[in-house]
Amino acid sequence: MDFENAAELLKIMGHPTRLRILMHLKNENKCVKNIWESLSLPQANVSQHLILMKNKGILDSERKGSQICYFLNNDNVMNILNYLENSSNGLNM
Amino acid sequence: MDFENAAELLKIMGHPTRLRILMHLKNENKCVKNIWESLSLPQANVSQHLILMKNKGILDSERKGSQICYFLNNDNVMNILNYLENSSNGLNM
DNA sequence: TTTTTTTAATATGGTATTATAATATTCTAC
DNA sequence: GTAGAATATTATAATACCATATTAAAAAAA
Repeated sequence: MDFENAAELLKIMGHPTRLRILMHLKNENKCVKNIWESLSLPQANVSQHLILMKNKGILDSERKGSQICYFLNNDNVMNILNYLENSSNGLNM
Repeated sequence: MDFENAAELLKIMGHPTRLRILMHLKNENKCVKNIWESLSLPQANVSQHLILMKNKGILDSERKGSQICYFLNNDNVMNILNYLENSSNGLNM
């Protein structure tokens, strides 16, 4: 059992902005602009979080012309997100 | 959907020591001494984490003579711990 | 009952990490 | 080259973490 890894993953998810981004990415790829516009967040701040999560192996990205699209790349994160969404009170924990 | 609360909860779980403590408490009440001895951690450090989690409503405690026993008091945390334990690779995320 | 021992909580301070905002740089398409 | 978009860098502030020492509370022993 690797507590270090599991904890790191939970910690990354444990930030309101990152959690919102992850939920936004849960079901489909999104480009950076779409993310910060949808969530009404500063572009630079969103980029910082995206890069952090990419470096940690939770997200991956691909270029689509001038834009860069991110997508979820970790099953454990996906499963926990699904749990949060479906938990009895729907993320109202 | 309350991202703030969910993120706070994940953040609390997202610390190696706290995650170890939570796993240790998952199935049964444990007193403080048992926790720090079992996990080979300094008493004060364990107390700090226990109180933090109690203040956040994840744990509760009761006195048993000279000892104080803590127990899990949050279903969402319990469910996530169970997921971590049972995930395909058993916490090896 | 007073003293001693055991157990847990707290207070403090130093270090490290993280968050945020602002700015600058790189990259792509036109 | 210029415009638009994404990323990187920097500086500052805020938090988190842990170790040490101290205090508090209860139990056991004298």
